[in-house]
Amino acid sequence: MTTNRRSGPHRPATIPDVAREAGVSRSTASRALADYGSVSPEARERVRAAARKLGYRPNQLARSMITGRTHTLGAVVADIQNPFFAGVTRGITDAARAAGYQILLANTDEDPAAERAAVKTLRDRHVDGLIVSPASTTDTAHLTAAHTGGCPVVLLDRRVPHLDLDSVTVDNHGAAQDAVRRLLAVGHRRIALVSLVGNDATDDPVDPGSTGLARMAGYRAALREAGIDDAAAYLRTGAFHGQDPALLARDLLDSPEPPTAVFATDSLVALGVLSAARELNLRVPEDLSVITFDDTDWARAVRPRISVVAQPVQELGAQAVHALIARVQGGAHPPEHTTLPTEFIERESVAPARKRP
Amino acid sequence: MTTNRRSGPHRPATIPDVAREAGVSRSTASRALADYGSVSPEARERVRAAARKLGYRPNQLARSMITGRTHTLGAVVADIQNPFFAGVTRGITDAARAAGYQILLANTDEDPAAERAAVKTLRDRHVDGLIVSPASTTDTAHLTAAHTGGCPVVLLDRRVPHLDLDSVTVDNHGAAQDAVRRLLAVGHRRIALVSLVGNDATDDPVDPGSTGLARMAGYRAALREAGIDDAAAYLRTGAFHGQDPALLARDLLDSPEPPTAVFATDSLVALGVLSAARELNLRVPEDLSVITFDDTDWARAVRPRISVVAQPVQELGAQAVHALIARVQGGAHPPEHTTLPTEFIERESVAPARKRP
DNA sequence: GCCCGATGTGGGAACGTTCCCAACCTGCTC
DNA sequence: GAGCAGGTTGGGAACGTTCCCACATCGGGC
Repeated sequence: MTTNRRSGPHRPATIPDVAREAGVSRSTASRALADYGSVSPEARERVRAAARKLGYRPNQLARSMITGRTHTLGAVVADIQNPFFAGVTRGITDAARAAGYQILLANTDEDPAAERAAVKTLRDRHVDGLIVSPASTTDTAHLTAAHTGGCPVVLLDRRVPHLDLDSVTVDNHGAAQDAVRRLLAVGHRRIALVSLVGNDATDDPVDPGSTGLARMAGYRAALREAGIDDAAAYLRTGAFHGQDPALLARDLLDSPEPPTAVFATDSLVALGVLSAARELNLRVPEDLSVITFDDTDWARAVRPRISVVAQPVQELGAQAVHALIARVQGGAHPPEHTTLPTEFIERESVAPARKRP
Repeated sequence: MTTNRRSGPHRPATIPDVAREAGVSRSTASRALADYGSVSPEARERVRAAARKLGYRPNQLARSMITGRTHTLGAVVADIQNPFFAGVTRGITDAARAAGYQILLANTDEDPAAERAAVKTLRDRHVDGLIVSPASTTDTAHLTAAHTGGCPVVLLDRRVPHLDLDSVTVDNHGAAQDAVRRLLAVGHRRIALVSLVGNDATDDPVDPGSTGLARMAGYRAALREAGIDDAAAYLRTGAFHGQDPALLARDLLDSPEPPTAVFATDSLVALGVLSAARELNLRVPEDLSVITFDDTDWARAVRPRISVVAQPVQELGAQAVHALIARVQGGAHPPEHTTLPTEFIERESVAPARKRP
């Protein structure tokens, strides 16, 4: 087995090979295959036949060296194992493939240092653009550097203030407000919001990130509308990273004046709430109404089925891809901020509030 | 005034630039940076200083053209949204990054045609190797073609008979046998296995694939050991694709002589079983014991918490990466078949069998 | 008859790197 | 003092493609 691929029996055919076979020059063969410039019909046909015969596959590396385009996008997400990002990643790969792009995947685990490293490596690989769900709202110099350095960046799920990059997010404020309004509409007054900390692991342990902030703001807005001013009374965010949401929820539900309804900002938190409720022998929805963000598999299989704010996860990824490709191919238009609507899916986890015994 | 015609404001520095700055030739600069051949200490230091000053980043594309290595691996998985593959993908990216490789991700949705297309595209991108969870046990010509064509392939999670490729799988037979033994040990005799169809969307709608087959075999083996010969009585596999596991389970649990225990081959099936049980007012574990494959987030949050056969999902991905890199860098050793152990996690969803009223 | 544009064609350069090889110094031995 | 080994250096080629440009041919309009 020779390691030299020049003399190998199955050396992949190149343009010179095809040109020789077709009896034309490299230039003509290249034009015929890439379908540009002007080539006579006969020459084009001969080249195509030769390429077919030799099983010619263009070398994308060489092509990329000339054109400066790799048709590859980098996706830098926080955690693929999180169902939300799994769905987003699915949307990204599907949309990219449909548009003729491939995806280089990187996981940051919410670590800004890992994110910087990933962005660096992906840029070294000459990706045409980057989709990033930024781990930090402050440590973003590498993102602007990439963007101004010719590698467009689209922000996914999370917005960074004062950063002039395209972004694709969900209407977190509106979705939270709507969900809390529904709880208010059936008579709840003591409504809790339970959340883990946000998307920032290092800078500030309690920084809720743009997503968490927007959801809290929507929650507060709905309460204010209803004349409830003390919005902080039932607001619980994980004080430190890795905190067990079940403990957080237990603490809340076991208080002297417990909430009659809980709004969970993600599915993991919701599991904690349900777990705590069972432990305290609280029935859902009779004793406790529950709404959560994210329509996971178990939310529609558990009894009672959980009412949720469904995010268009795949669409989120797809829109990010489209925005990025537009930026890659096209021009310098002002940054666009796309906000996708959420959908409230009503199930059986919400009941009218009732007097406590 | 630069001599280069493309004097953009931020043209990335190249080796000639560094060499000029350091007052040496391209060759010396290249040797100093790549740390091979022989370079005088002074020259090496001058080159390094120049590279630092100019912010030199080697062009991986050009490097790959020469070396024939891209330090990129292709991962072709069935469905990233499936928690199992999400975990596997996580393991793959982590292990790859640690070894200095990047991951090009492709989703097949269990479609052999999509898998063929993905393999073709990734090979065109000159990945150094491929990790594939094959959608079909018969349509595998593209995999052997890739392997013999110099692009090593490692099979993930699923084995293909008579295919001499490295594989990394889980001990499905042993895991299933162990789980069923545990049910037998506490007195159950009417034990059901509920499964969706396997990993093949086109060839044969009821082909359970290697994974499913092994699990069924383990189930049968355990029953035989216990002297139960009619192993088919409580074996339920989804007859066609997309079948609702809850319906399948309902059908089973509502029969005249229903099982007292159910073994679900994946977490989605388990949700269906739990859903059906609630619908029929069967309590878990008093009326029905449940064990499932895959330790998902909800399995440890739901009440009762579900006993599971946990697969080492991340380890599975990591091992595949290591096997592939060994194949890429090293030599032609005979194909290795790695089988990883599973772990039974005992929770509260299994109770001793009792007489039916 | 001559210019001109349109059309087809081929040669050369370029992209940025690695690798091979010849040439050059040293300093040492015989 | 010639030869030789070992370290150091630079020039050239190569990887496979695209792109620029020069050239050749041909018909038509003046």
